[in-house]
Amino acid sequence: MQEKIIELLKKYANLKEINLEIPPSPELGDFAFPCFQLAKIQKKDPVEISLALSKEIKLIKGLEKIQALGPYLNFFVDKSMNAELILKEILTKKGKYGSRNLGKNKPFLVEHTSINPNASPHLGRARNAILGGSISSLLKFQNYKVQTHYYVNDVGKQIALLVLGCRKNTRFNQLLKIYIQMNKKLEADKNLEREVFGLLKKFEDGDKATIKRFKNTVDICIKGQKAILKELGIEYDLFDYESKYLFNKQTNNLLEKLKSTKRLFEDEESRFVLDQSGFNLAMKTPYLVLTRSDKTSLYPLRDIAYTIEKMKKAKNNLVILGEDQKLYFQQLKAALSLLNHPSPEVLHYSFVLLSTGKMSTRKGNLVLLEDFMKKAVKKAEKKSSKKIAKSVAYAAIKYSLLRVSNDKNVVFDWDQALSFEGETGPYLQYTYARSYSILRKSKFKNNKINFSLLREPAEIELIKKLGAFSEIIEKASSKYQPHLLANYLFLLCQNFNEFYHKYSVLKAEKEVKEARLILVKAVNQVLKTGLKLLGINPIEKM
RNA sequence: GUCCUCGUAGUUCAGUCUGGAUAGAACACAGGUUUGCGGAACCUGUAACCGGGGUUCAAAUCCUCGCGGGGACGCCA
Repeated sequence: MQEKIIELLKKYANLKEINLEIPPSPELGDFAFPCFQLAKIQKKDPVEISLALSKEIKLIKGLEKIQALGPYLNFFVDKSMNAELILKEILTKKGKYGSRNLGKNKPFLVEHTSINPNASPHLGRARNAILGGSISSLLKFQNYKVQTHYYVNDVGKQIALLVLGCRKNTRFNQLLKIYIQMNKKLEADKNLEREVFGLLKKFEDGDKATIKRFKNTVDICIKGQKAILKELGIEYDLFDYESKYLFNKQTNNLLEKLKSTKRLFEDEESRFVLDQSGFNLAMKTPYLVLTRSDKTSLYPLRDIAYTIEKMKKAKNNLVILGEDQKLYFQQLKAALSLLNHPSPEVLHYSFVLLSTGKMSTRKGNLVLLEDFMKKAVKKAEKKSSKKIAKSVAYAAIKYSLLRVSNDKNVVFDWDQALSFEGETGPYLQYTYARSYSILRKSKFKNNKINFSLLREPAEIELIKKLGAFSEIIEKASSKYQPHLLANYLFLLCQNFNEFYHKYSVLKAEKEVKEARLILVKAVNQVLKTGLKLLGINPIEKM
């Protein structure tokens, strides 16, 4: 209908671009056209223009009324036709309703999470994984062939340090403590630093025993991280190991290629450095250091090699990184462009802050994802069965991180995060369960539905909301912003609960009951699809 | 110091990209919903655009200067 109105306006108003708005309240109609632009062009009062247009434009099928109100031209659509169109579409497309097939089966590579293999993930990292999980689902829903990658940083000083602190039988839950201890020691003891680099050099030179030690530690860590994230329903198609690019000599090849850009030079301390001036990088000197003095590689060099390979796998390529990587990513991009390679798209997210201040591993001021999960499950178990408790708890966790726009800090507060009331994941699940419960108690027959019986304001609002689903999904998936979907679903639930309290479905008069059942079914379907896209389990009883 | 980013009720967030009609919620607070399809719900109320300047018929939204939070700025990754 929206498209039809735009066509109509283009004809009458003689404009190429029509900016159709949705009025602030339903009494003002379903769509509105502000006449200010026209007023400027025609040099007339916008109020007059809107009045003139309201008389001039002839109604088309599906359009009930056109009304001028001040400088706005308001369009009222035929409610029952609208209801029929939207509800029928939902019930025929079912789980596919909302997808606009943006992907057309093209490949899409999403790299996310990529936590350093040094300890159990804290909430900041969880934000990456949860965002990544939802975005991947959204892209799949749009028919992209999505492949998720996890980049394992199994090379470098921090890993070497951890390896030194680990034994063969070290367990995953000891890693954090070890990591913190080793970092403290490092500050005090200069000899340890030498030892760390010595170990790293042995690793890079391919010493078999050392490689085995590294692998042992990294495996413990990745296994642990994987398990936690899997528990949350987040899984990966591929784990890419950074060390691969070291051992297959790609870093060496890369250095050779970079030499041809004439921007690679050896500095006074005999490190290889890439001159990136001209890329408008906000740093004192726009250099990217690629190796240490002993010519062992640094992270950026390996990352360039990895990214080049990654880009070959799919044209559509996204990486999710913390905001601390903003400048670094620009540097990576610059390096790639010097080599005439494309770069992935990037989504940066801001960090999770604690109400007591910043998260700091060393100060112990941090919340581990697994602790959060345990506490949430414990709380949920008080109200529901064990099986459901997990779903509810994880819904709360995911929603609390997904509801906030990615460029804002999430402020974490235990009370708020463990709340299952109000704007929370469990509220969404509860609403879904409620709608399901109505459907369970009724039988569907293939009767002819009289859609004009859905005429209460709450019903009309609900239908309108359902009709907006595809647009929300398109925005959320193309801008990589699941919070749009999260907020939408909450509003949809509010609408539904309002309807639920005001009107009875099962006890309504036969024809009304049938029409309302269709509405409930449609809400149930959209909620189910939407919740899954957020990575939240729709549960039928709770 | 330089650059990026955010600033909306007591608190936590939508809305900012693409400027339009009375800025929308949640939590907290105060009050209410007895025989109804699930009260993890619903209804009513109090309460907000960080400050100055600018652009515009119109600014929470765009520009600019402050102030405040977060992030970054050469052998960490």
